[in-house]
Amino acid sequence: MIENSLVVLNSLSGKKEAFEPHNPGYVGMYVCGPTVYSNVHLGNCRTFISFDLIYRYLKHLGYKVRYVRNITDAGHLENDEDVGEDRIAKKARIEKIEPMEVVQFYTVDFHQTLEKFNTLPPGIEPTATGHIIEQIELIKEIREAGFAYEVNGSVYFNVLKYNQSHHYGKLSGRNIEELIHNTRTLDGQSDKRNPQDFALWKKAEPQHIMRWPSPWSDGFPGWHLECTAMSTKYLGASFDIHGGGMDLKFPHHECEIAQAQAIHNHPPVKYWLHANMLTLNGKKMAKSTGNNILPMDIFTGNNDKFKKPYSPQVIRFFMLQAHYTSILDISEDALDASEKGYQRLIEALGKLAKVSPSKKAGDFDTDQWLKKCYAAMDDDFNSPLLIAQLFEAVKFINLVLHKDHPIDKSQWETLTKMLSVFILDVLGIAPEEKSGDATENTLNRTIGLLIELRNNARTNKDFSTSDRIRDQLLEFGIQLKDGKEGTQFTLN
RNA sequence: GGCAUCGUGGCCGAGUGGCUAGGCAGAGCUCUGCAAAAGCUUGUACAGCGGUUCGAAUCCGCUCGAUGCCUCCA
Repeated sequence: MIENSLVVLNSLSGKKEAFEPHNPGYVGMYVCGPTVYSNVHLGNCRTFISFDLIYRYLKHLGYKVRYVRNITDAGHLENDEDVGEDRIAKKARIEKIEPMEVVQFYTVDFHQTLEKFNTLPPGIEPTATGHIIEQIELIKEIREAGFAYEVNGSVYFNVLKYNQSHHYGKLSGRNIEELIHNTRTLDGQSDKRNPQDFALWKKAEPQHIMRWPSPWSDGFPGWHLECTAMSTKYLGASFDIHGGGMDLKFPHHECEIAQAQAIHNHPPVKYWLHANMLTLNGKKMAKSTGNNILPMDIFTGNNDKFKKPYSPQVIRFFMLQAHYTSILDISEDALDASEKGYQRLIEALGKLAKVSPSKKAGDFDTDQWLKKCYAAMDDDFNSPLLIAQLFEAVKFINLVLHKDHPIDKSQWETLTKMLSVFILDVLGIAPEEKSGDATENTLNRTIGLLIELRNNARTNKDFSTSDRIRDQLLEFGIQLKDGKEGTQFTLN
């Protein structure tokens, strides 16, 4: 049994609730993963970084966490359930490649990007196409329960019927009358009995490549179904945490609840957690308006939004400086501030190692500090509050180092251990690894400066200085070569 | 238009009835050959208008604005 006072904001109730998993010591967590039809975008990354923080903290508390995050590689339609094209199939058509090539390409991109952000991989990362059989079985069960109907080889979930015995909309705070009132009429002829109904299985049009056999038709599963199929398979009919972006609340998560409830007659999830949106320069990110940026383009600086590149660690730190349930706006000023703060924090880690403890205790209550750190994270994973606490420790370390404030062994040991635990393990912020390019660039500029100083010395006939620069550099393995084009150097 | 969430000082961002959040930027000082780093001091903010209360950034109402969903998006 794990002792803690963790509370989480449950979207289902809109309130903070004490976190008590079904099985003491064990947590089942499902997070909606990406649809791999294009490069993962930055807002998407924020969601996964948020749940990475949650995953890391639960593990830190000692829970054995089974973390499942899916890859949507089929069934996610572009527009309305009935008339839209499958996103992956569309991309494949445009690029003139196989759908599974699209899937493979963007799955790799997704993994590479998240790895740069230092997110831990989930324990299980299932794909929709790998669970067609499970989804077909699920549809059968929903039909047997009487909540689905078949029309022309497609199967739809009967929302109106479901709503007679359950509340469709309880997660997103809607009611069916509102939904009916606000649903726009479909232009195309639909097989649905009601516009609110959603597809469980869609019959494939002749040109549709992504298709599987089923009792109803050659076709493909509905988007909402895959999450129910995979979460049920790996976490059971009743699990602890379901996460995703705020925008998935409706209809996606609402439909998941309906599907599972229809079969099992109990809610599938105890705690629904939703990560909030990321905006860019105060506006929502959208490819259509150009107010959009790819993670890789931030890392390289190859973009028209920011003047300079920012590292994945700085972006991660920036995101963790806001609470995951708040809207966060990314801008150059904000990133510059985070970059400096990040450096101050990381440098403190290294500084502490150089400090030697004295017998006298310094004016810093480590026990109290530790309590505040845990209190911050226990309050719905309040990483900005934790970071504020970490800076209190940074301030103390700087006082010890520069102002000769005392620090005793116990303080030193607690800070050394726990700072590293919170920064590296819980927040998942890694010290910057300098890329080869950056190192080389720095070296070039440094030697360039020495060459300039040497040439100045030669002009002033200060040959003892110029020779010293040349000979010392040679000793370090750097040979200067004077030529018509100026001075070049080689590294031996 | 409907529903939801939110609106905090120059920028970012915690805080939910009375008590310093924190980071970045700015100003002054200490240290320093100069600078950097570090430390100290400094800002008295809570969209607007009403209301509840002894007391509100924090609760209630309205207005305005932002974002999300309702129609593809985490």
